[in-house]
Amino acid sequence: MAKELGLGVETIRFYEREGLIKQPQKPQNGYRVYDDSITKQLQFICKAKALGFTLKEVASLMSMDGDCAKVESLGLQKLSLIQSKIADLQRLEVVIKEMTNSCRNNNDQSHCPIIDSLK
Amino acid sequence: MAKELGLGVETIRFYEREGLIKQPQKPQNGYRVYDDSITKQLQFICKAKALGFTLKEVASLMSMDGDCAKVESLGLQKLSLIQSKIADLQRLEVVIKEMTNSCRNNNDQSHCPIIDSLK
DNA sequence: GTAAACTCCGTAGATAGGTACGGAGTCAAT
DNA sequence: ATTGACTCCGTACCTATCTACGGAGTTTAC
Repeated sequence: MAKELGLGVETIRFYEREGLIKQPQKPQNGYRVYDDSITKQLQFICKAKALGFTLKEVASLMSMDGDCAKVESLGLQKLSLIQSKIADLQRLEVVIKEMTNSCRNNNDQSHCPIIDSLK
Repeated sequence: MAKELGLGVETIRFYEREGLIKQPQKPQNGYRVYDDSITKQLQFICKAKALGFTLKEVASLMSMDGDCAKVESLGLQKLSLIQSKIADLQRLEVVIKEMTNSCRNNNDQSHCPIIDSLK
């Protein structure tokens, strides 16, 4: 089951402890047996995680099933977070590009404009 | 000193423990006294951190003083990391935008296209 | 029938970057 | 001289998301 989803066994146990999925029924030998509904929950978690939702948010999403407005608002919130992260990183990109450029044009290898600009 | 830089006292002690700055001289009373060189190191750390370097990388940068080529290569590495993060986030942005749009156009509030698409 | 490979459980450790606590000493002001 | 605010130190704790360990039971393959 773990392999099927590309997760470690420990990871699934962890999700279980965190209440993201319910403990599956365990027959006489004590081993977990996963039914379809848990498999689907795990797939849901994987997909939501890939979209950048935290595990807590995933739990929220799962509990919001049936309230589209709430889900939308969480989505919009995540969207604006993503957009501001993008903006931050783009600003950073410019600065670092400039700095490495000034390194490239530097003749004196023993004296670095990046280090200088940080001082 | 901490306030001057917008850092907590504990944070500075933490940097000291991590070897980012050297322990300042302590006179008879045991209190740290920060000279100019440590102040500058701390400013260096703050600026580098703001550019997205990790503390380990900051330590590297400080030890690379005098080798511009190495610094440049660390900068380029950071640059490509930033660029790939931007690309990832932009892909995510598109997906989440689509999802929230489909929510907005959804009439049945009790049935959410986002949840559906994650299932 | 036995050895390898798997699962169980609870707990501890890793990562990064701090933050908080508690008891003791110290400094500045009144 | 006492109060309040500050520092010292070591250690533990925090967030988030796992990952690893150890000892025991189980299942499977030969």
